[in-house]
Amino acid sequence: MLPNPYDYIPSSALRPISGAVGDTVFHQGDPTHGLYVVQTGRVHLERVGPDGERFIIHRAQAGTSFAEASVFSEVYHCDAVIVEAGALIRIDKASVLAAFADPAFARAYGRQAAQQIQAQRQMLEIVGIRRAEDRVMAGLIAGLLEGSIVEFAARLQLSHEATYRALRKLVQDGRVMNPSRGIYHLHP
Amino acid sequence: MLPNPYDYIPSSALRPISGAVGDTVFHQGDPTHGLYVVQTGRVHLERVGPDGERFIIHRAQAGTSFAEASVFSEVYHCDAVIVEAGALIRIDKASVLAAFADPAFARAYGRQAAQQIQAQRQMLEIVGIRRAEDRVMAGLIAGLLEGSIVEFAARLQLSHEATYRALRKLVQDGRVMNPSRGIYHLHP
DNA sequence: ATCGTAATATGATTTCAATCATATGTTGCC
DNA sequence: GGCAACATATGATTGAAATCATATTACGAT
Repeated sequence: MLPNPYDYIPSSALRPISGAVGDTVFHQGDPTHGLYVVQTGRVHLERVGPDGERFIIHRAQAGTSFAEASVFSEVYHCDAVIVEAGALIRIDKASVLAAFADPAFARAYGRQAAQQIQAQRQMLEIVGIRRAEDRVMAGLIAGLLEGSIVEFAARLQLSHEATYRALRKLVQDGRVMNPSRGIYHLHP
Repeated sequence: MLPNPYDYIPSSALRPISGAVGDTVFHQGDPTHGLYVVQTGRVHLERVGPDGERFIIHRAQAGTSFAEASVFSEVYHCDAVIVEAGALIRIDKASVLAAFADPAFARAYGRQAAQQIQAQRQMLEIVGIRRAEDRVMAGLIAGLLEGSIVEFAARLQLSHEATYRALRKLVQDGRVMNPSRGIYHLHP
């Protein structure tokens, strides 16, 4: 694995946070303390609409961070709600800002951010493809099929049924290989 | 406007690039020279599938940069094709890497990257909403309606017809105001 | 003024993915 | 071995958005 930028942050700046399902880690408008790393569990970032409806901005999975932009902001712009209990770590915003003076941290951060932006752009292009068959093909080219077809379908924002059908069609048309049940890949 | 990180790069590292429609700025597999800023025109980043079909990874508009991750990579991972003639500037990868030693650049880069990641995450959540009405409402809450409805619809990955219909429905249900033709906004 | 172009708007039809239903294969567990 | 849970797979039905068609309105250019 590539260097994690947060390895360059002194451990004194890391605050373990615990919470139960439904707890709000921070509220929209709260002054920012820092960003968060999800070790286990899941957290939703939500914005509240004018009629009180909650709109999910982001679903943070275990192993990912969230609220990175809060480091550069005075207040949080959304609520963070725990939807699956687990362990979070908060990283002090002052420590992150200070760490940018360390070129090693800065480059590690830059690398990670640039790659994430690239990956997200690609995902936006992929989910923008209408036809299930084309979307699945694009997903295969992008290497998104690691693990089960169900996971792959979820990444593509397609039902798994539509994904199976598209895969079958691609195999019939000779564009995809299906050497055995559940295994699909492009021709070499 | 917030500080543009590339303002911290010495102008000696900026190379103007020109090209005609259809020209390829770089090819997949080429050694990386650096990242690019689109001043005018449009560039598509494309990956070639096994059957030769070209899959668009990203559409770079005027005023945006692309291939940022190439700074941390040895080779380009896609083709960059000019789809609308204009002016590009290439920023030397060595200069960008060197600039990370400047905390002011590093923080400006970090801020911009964090905000872009946040915005892209939000877009991924929004385009993942199936019902046109809900998607349009989410787009309004996110403040995506600046400019024409046609642009708004394109951002939401919806046909403009579906967008107009959803807006009408939201107005009928009293969730959105339509003070005059072409003007839609949330209640204050 | 009027011509052309683009945005706004809405109705009619078609398409295609979601959903529902169902069956089989696979895996881990007691 | 038998059972539960889940992945794989496919058929049938439904629903919602894309597409096609058509006006109207707005706006700039000539």
